Amino acid sequence: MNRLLIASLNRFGPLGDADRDYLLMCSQTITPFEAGQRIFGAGERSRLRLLARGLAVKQRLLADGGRQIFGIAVPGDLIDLCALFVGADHEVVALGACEVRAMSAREVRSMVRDQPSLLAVLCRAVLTEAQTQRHWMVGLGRRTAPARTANLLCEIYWRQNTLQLAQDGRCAFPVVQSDIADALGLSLVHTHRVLRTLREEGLAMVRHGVLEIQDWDRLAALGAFHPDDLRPHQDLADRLAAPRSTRARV
Amino acid sequence: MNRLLIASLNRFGPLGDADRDYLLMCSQTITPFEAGQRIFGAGERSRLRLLARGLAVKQRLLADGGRQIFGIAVPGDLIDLCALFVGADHEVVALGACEVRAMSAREVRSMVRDQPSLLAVLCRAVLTEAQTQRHWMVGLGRRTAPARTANLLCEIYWRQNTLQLAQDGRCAFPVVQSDIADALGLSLVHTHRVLRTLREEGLAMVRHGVLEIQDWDRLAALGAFHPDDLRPHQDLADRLAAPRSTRARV
DNA sequence: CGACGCGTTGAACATCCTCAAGAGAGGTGG
DNA sequence: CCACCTCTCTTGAGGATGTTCAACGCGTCG
Repeated sequence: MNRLLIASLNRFGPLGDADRDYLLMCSQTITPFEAGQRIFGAGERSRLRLLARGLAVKQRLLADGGRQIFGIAVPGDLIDLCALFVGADHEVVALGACEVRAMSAREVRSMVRDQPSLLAVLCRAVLTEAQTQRHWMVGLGRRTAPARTANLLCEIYWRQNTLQLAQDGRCAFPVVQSDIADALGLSLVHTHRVLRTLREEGLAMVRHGVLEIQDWDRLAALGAFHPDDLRPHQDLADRLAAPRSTRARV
Repeated sequence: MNRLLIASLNRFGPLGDADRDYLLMCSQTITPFEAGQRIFGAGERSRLRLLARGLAVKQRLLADGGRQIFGIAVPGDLIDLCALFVGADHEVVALGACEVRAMSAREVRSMVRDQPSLLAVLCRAVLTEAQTQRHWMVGLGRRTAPARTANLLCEIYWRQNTLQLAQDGRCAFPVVQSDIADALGLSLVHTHRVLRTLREEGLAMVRHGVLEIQDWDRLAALGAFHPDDLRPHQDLADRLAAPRSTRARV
């Protein structure tokens, strides 16, 4: 069942029939991971791993014992694009229980070499990842802790809501507070205090691995959240053809 | 003279003769820019702009009047890769006097569509850019102001030194202090104080658009600078075939 | 039971920001 | 030539923001 991969790639630009046929012929292994397990490590080569279920973090461990999280993957995300041509420069770890589908490294190499239109789609996916990273850089560099936190919660909710993975203002977010801290560049204690404030103010809460949005409008305003910042890298024509609402239903 | 473009792309993986021939047939316009001029703005399409001379910043202006700088381009860098398939999400501004060489947007589209091996090289370039951004994210999220500053100065010097653009511990760095502040996510005043400290400690100084490194070892230690973090995205085989020293000569 | 992970809180402190103001260099116009 | 800008660098003072250290409660698990 490579249909999920096809649907995922299709977000970055419509695939042709030949591309779909090619993808359907590729192998697909399905691997489950438990919370905290490493899905792949630095240095590994791409197998076009697709997160089919669950959430995962892209992160790097630092020499001083610290950690920086570069992004959070939701179902449908390709998580090892950074390893397309060379070994990955960071690792990906499962947040909750995950399912990852992957092809073989050999097949990826063949695809990249022989299927230009698929290579172009992968290139768009990489560009999208780079764009999302720039979005995070703005948060790390230029926003206060409450704004950063609110923005992250909005991003998590928004992306899962797009995939019909949110209901009644709730979605999965199986993290501990130190995960949020390492994503936002904050200390654990301060992250806790910011989260408590958001909870007390009735904006949102994270508990038992569930994110619950209580006041989307105020949360999005606090975090200066604009969903356009993380839309896939599509042609302008595609965007105009498929307009979307700018506000999540909570 | 597309040789500079050929040399630039060649860093990401050896080009074949056909690729070189193709690039030599592409048009090449040469445009000078003065300090502060915008080289291209958000929304523009890629023309495979190559910074041939001078330095430039990739940046985004924020709604609150702030600014975040995502990276600094040195000669040989492709500066509009983010606009390969869709409009750019940020702008690039000349720091000092610059020279930019570019082909036409039409030619870029043709190249991306019809020259798979060149597309692969561009994809590697995009991956390199994403990797550098992650490196900056670590700085923004997990390093103190002095470490961030020292790391930036090391990066600027190292990259120009690689290109033989540094001499006697000096290289061009035509910025004002607020540029450094917006790159590091610091306030102008605090940036000034950090720079003063680095100067007083005899590590490095920035004056009149020139960066002067006085004690590379201590500066690199303070900034936890590792040149591997910003090496182009090459195959492991290439790396092993061309080992390099890990320390700049100052 | 004890160990461990996680959330929680308080207190003291370091870092960094904002505001305000002045110095110096360079440009422009009278 | 001087007055008057503007831009940048510079410094001080006060305060907001975020960190570190230390501790405790709670639930889970061996």
